[in-house]
Amino acid sequence: MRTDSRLPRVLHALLHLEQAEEPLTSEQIGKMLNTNPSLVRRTMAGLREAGFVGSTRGHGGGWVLERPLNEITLADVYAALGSPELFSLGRSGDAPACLLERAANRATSAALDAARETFQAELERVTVADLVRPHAREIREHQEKRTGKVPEAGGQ
Amino acid sequence: MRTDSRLPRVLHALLHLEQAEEPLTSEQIGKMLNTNPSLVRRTMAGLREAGFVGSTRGHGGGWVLERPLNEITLADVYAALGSPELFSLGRSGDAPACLLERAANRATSAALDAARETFQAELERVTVADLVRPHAREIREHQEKRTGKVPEAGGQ
DNA sequence: AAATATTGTAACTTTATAAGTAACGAATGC
DNA sequence: GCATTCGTTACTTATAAAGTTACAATATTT
Repeated sequence: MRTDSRLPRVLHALLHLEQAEEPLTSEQIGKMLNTNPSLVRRTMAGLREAGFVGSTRGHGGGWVLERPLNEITLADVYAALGSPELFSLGRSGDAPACLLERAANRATSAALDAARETFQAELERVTVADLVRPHAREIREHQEKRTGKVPEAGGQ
Repeated sequence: MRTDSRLPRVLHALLHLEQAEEPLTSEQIGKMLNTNPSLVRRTMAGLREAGFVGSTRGHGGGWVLERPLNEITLADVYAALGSPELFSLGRSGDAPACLLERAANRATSAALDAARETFQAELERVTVADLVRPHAREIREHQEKRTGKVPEAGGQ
């Protein structure tokens, strides 16, 4: 299939929404993402259900941010998209009878699971707001290291 | 596309090859992997080029191991397959003009790169022989921790 | 030498899934 | 009423691995 580019795309869209004064239509967002309005509506639907954005119909309608970007982690966005399959690699079968096949699957899964955890942890460490404030992440992590806790969202 | 199952499949095949007294034909391996001989030949070709297995034609021919499994890491096998694409996720474009899109891509790539490193490290830590000797890996790692170095392959 | 077994390789079809596209009803604002 | 915009469904396209078919090349057996 085509490479799944939904995550970077909606991140891109969120960053534009933050800068917008008025609702952006699917048409406008589609131009920013080099795609068409229908796909934008489909892809943004999950973010709406998660409460990160809102949409209104009719004249003057479109998409708006419902929550500040520093309250939304990349992990939140990924989850809102339905946590799409990360890997193009997989095991050979679900519950094979052959012990050797099971051993091969186990090893493959172990490596993939470890990679998935790293991916997830990386997504959790970063808010969408961090993407356009390159120094903000380091500052926040330094804070966490000192206090030993994750600061409340919204504080900056 | 279909999920890429080449890695677990060739691992499975290698484990069977180790147990075999005589060359295994693509036909036989195909039955073990629930696939057909032609696909086996195609998939094993990389392992042959890497010198991990050998193949001979004609009556009595087939596939044999050329190196002991404790000298072959999962990373070696993955590389011999041509290091197939790990992720079904990707960025939205290669070098977009929009700064926000670049930021979105950068963040996506960072998480993927971190995950890929974890995956690669995990593959490097494990030899194919480890798959069927569940305790061997822990023993070897303990050894590495004590001596601070990776033991020569072949020593067990 | 002929028959048989087996790999090597090329060409083609199938499958799965996101992207892309088109269409239209529903809701909203002018 | 009319134009705008989303919500949703249905359909087509693109991509890459799996799966399949076919056959030349090579090796063994008789």
